[in-house]
Amino acid sequence: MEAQEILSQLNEEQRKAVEASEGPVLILAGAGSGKTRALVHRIAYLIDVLGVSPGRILAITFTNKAADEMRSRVDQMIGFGSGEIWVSTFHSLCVRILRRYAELLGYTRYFSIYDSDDQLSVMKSLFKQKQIDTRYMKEKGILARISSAKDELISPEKFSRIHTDFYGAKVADLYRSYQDRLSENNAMDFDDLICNTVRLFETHPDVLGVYQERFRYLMVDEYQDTNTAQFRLVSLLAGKYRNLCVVGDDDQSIYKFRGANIRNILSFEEIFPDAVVVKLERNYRSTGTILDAANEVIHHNRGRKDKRLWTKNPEGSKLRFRTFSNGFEEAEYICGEIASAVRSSSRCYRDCAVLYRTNAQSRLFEEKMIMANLPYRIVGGINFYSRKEIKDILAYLKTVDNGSDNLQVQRIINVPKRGIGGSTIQKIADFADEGALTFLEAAGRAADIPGISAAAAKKVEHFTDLIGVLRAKAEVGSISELLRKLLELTGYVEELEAEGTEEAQARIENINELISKTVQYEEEREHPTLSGFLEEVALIADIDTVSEDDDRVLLMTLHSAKGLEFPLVFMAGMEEGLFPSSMAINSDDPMEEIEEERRLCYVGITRAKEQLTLTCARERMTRGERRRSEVSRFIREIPRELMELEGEREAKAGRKLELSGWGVNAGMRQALDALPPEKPAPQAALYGGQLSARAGEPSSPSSKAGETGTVDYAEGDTVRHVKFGSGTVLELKKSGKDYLVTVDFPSWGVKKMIASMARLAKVGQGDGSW
DNA sequence: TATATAGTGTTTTTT
DNA sequence: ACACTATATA
Repeated sequence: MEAQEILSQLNEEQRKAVEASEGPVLILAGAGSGKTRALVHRIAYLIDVLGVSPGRILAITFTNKAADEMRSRVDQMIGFGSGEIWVSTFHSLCVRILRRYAELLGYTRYFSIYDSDDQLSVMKSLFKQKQIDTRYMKEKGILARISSAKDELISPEKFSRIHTDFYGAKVADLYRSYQDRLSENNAMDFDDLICNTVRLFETHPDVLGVYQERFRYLMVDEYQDTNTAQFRLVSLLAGKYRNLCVVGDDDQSIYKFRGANIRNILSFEEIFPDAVVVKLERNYRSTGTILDAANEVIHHNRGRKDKRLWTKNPEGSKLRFRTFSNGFEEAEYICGEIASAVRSSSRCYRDCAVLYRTNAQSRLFEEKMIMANLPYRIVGGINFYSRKEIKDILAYLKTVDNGSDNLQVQRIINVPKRGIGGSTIQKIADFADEGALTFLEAAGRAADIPGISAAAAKKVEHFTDLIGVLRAKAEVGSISELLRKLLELTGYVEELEAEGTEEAQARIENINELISKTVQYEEEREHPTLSGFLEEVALIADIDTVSEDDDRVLLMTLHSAKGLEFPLVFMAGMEEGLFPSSMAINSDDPMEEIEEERRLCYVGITRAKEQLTLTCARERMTRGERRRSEVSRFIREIPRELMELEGEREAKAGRKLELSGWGVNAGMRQALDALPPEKPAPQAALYGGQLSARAGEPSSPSSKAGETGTVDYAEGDTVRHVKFGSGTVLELKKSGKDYLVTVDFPSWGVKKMIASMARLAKVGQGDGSW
């Protein structure tokens, strides 16, 4: 592609960003300003115009999803060689480097990657070993301290030098022991991946040199969210040729809690005085109104780089703000709005996103989405890979791959139950410590361990034999074959089948899903390895698996929404104490933390392309108690004239206001009243969403409410619901064109639902005697 | 050793 | 509200 052709597709500022190919470049890219476009064109320009070999380019993104998108867009532009470009996240980049040079740091190439559950297990066992009273310190608290130390590249030794007080010394000691334990297990946690790569480069200049030569051109996206360790890594890599282009927006810095250092972006020009600075301030995403609101809110922050987004997009409709008496009604309203948007206009479910501050809020929405039969997907929260059954199976695979990983071996030695108890496990662990063996090696010699009965030793031997067989299988077979063998020999699935519960069935489906993931991995990789698969599993974020061609409403936290956009956005829970969180309000430095919350609010607002709805609940159940709260200060920071408040639209249309704000849910009733005849809704989730909420499957409506204004069941009948199973209809009440059905589900309690949305199937006639 | 039950304690955000 | 932990008991 010609230079002219590449540049002609860009605005003046974007063009500057593309043409400044050499030396340090800082691109301050406001929300929706086409920064990915600029980056993609920059890469195309480097390759096609300047003749840079694709393999010399490294682009670091925040998520795998962003990396995939960037790669495919470059592919579309230049049509070749994009596979050679390194586009990855910090973590996957580091793993790739570390696998090659792990030996230099005292690990093997099969090192495990520990997630937060694994970290917690290690810390718990250290607490036990050191007999630490959890009233004085908490495992998670210590892990947080260690994590922030690593973000700042502070080693255990340095930590103990800095913190000489009693508590600090205690943390330092735990930090040291924690690192030792991880080394023994040939394991690294997420933070280690970055730190160890920095350590590798700093202690092995020759290795650093290899990568400096290799990556002549570096680009870092979401630069405002890099921490000190990541900054150091980037500085080292760019140290020789200095072709470093960073893209970010200080207003979207929302990961301070994870060590993000906003100074990295604010002082880029001081560190690189010759930096070319480009500001992208034209927004291509949102309506004028949405942008005005965003600008006003963020303007309340101090100490930011001066900028103001503008757009040529139409003004669009006003923001909507609604309050409800509780979280249920809030969720009902949002579901109703989404249902009516999909039915009455040409919206798809995937045009809509519900954003909230905390994962806990997703529950309410999930329930209402199921009842309303809306296809949805919850991003984040309870991760697929953190489910018990998945963690168990993965622990087997990790044991096969890395026998030094004592944590995993101990997890599965008695799963499924083999009659090996805690005391036997402890004796093996002690024996391992004494003889400097791994736990698995010690288990292999169970018969020699004093205190272990012959019967117990026999059981342990069965386990170690099993691992041996699986190891042999791993040598010759594929990952999916290994997995099937594993399931066959352990009888894991059989045990679940024997349980016969719905829950066990869901677990089996999850395991099947895991099998397909291994198959999928093997198909898409040229050289699939067990380590590679396990690493992918560890580093894949939930958001990475969100697909564009999947027609569902997306539910996620504001943090997860960064980098995404939707025509219709709902921001729920706009309440003081929730957003901004009470943590921020009551912190030592409320000013600083509330500014971070405000940036989060800014991120949320700027996700919306056409319509933004903000909602709040006056009362909410949190941790088992009812709490009332005031409307969020962020609402008050949005100019009144940009918002349409409760009842205003109805007033204009000459409607009655009697329902506004109170009542069951005025919004939903309105939406329902305005609905055209129902169009068939896709099948809703079966087992709590994530995996099984499938859209687009042919629906088999068994009740035909709405269209005909009738339902084929009556009070007393038994009906079936997709999630709640069967229940008895207690009450059937006409409400407008629809019916309000009250059903008693034995295991879920009494639920009220809208007939046209709940799609209840009649399964039995009532005998009239209930 | 395995299971049932009472008691305990919950940082909001995540690679 | 909920999950996890320690304890008692079979």
